[in-house]
Amino acid sequence: MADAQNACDCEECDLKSLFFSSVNQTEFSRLCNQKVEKSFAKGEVILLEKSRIEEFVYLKSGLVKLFRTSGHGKEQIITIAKPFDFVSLLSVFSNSHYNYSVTALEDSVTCNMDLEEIKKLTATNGDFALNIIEKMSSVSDKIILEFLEMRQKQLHGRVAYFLIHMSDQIFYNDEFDLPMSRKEIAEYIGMTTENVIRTLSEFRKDKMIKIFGKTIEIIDKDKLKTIAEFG
Amino acid sequence: MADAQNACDCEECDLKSLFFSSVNQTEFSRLCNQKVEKSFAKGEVILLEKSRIEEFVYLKSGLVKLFRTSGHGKEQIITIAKPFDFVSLLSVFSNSHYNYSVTALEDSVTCNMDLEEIKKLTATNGDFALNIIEKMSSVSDKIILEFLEMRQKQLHGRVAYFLIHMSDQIFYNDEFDLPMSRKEIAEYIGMTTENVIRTLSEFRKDKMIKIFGKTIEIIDKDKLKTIAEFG
DNA sequence: CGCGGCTTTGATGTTCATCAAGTAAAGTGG
DNA sequence: CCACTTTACTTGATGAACATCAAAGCCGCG
Repeated sequence: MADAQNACDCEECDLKSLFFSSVNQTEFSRLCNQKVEKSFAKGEVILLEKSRIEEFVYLKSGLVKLFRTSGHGKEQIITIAKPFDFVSLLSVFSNSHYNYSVTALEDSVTCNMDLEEIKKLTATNGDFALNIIEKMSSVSDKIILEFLEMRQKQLHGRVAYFLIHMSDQIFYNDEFDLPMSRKEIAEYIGMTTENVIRTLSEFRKDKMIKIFGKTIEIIDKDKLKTIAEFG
Repeated sequence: MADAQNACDCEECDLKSLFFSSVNQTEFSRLCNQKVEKSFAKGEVILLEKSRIEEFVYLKSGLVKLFRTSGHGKEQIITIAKPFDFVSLLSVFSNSHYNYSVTALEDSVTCNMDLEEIKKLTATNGDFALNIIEKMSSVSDKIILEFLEMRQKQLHGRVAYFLIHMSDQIFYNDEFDLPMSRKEIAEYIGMTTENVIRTLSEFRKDKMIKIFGKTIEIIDKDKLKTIAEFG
């Protein structure tokens, strides 16, 4: 992990229009000067479960997984987040310690701001607060909806749903490199590694996808979508 | 459903200290005068999925279930909420229409306020906004955690977890009347009705609980807790 | 180049949904 | 208030879906 303390280049950051449209120049400059950007290599831990929440962390580039370790030592992936999908949202305002860990699935860059500053800003700038609320609400909603969707599907449907999600929501491409192991896919969809592998192989045999190691190419998307919906 | 338009009795409402501690008297009076309290009998619909969000709804008394109807017509219960567990939280600020329905599991009373008013208040009063954020964050967190807990358990563990939850979080008593049918329990824990019934019967045979229709008495709570944790 | 983790496939048993059939309870109309 | 209908509840039998166990090949890394 390398610190990359920039001069105030926040003007061009997408974060500005997304979040700080309602923040005046004075406030904005202050945040901009005290923020720290951090780089993480694939696999590195960005936030650690049970550690103290002191920063407001935002994903600028890369891809991360949000997960927790259950009481019996098994990891459960909660969601995969891409830039501007608000990383440190969930517990930030209601807990003193993280309920979840975040690690980088691809090389990633975060923008870290002091949480107290953000809270102060929230308290003094209502429009900004409303911005945060809307974003939080939308992110939680998406996660809960995904859980519900997954819960009603069985193995094949879940794997298909996962592949469609990767293709349509993350990579915007029918061919992509899986950013995670088969085991992690299993932890994400709530099944076992072996059955994820088996299902992928079946999809390959049925000529819906091609597999080259971690590279997946979706050939028959319609069929896959049908399985994702009804499986 | 009967409207019970009160004079401004909000001063004694628990909601005030919980939510409106940061709101000044002028603002508070205005809200108080325009709010509407509504009563719902057990089984009545409080909020309907896909309908337009126009009010900020808060549960004052009673018990409700939050659920959605999946694409294939099956109901999935998201959570059971009791007073001050913020009913209309989830989609309120990020969507124009409800993603979920809410119905009364017991006779309930809600306090309904105009959503635009609340949004305005949020924008002009940062402390109030921070209050809302914290509450939302905590509610979402709880729901997500429960999903994760459930997902890693199998049938027996889920039923036990459900019973412990009812006893410890909702009724604060080892004997209670189930506020829902076996079918609804199944929709809540993501299993079939038949298997919920079978499991309850087994718990009865193993002398962990007594069952009289909808009345449940937990006899061996330790054993039940062990199953809830490890099942 | 050898070790550990990731991947794959097969065999086996457990868990669970589904189907079926019957009883009890609760609501409905005469 | 009683016959009737519907809905909720219950138990058993069966097969499908899935986890687990086992074994072997692969790959990356020290």
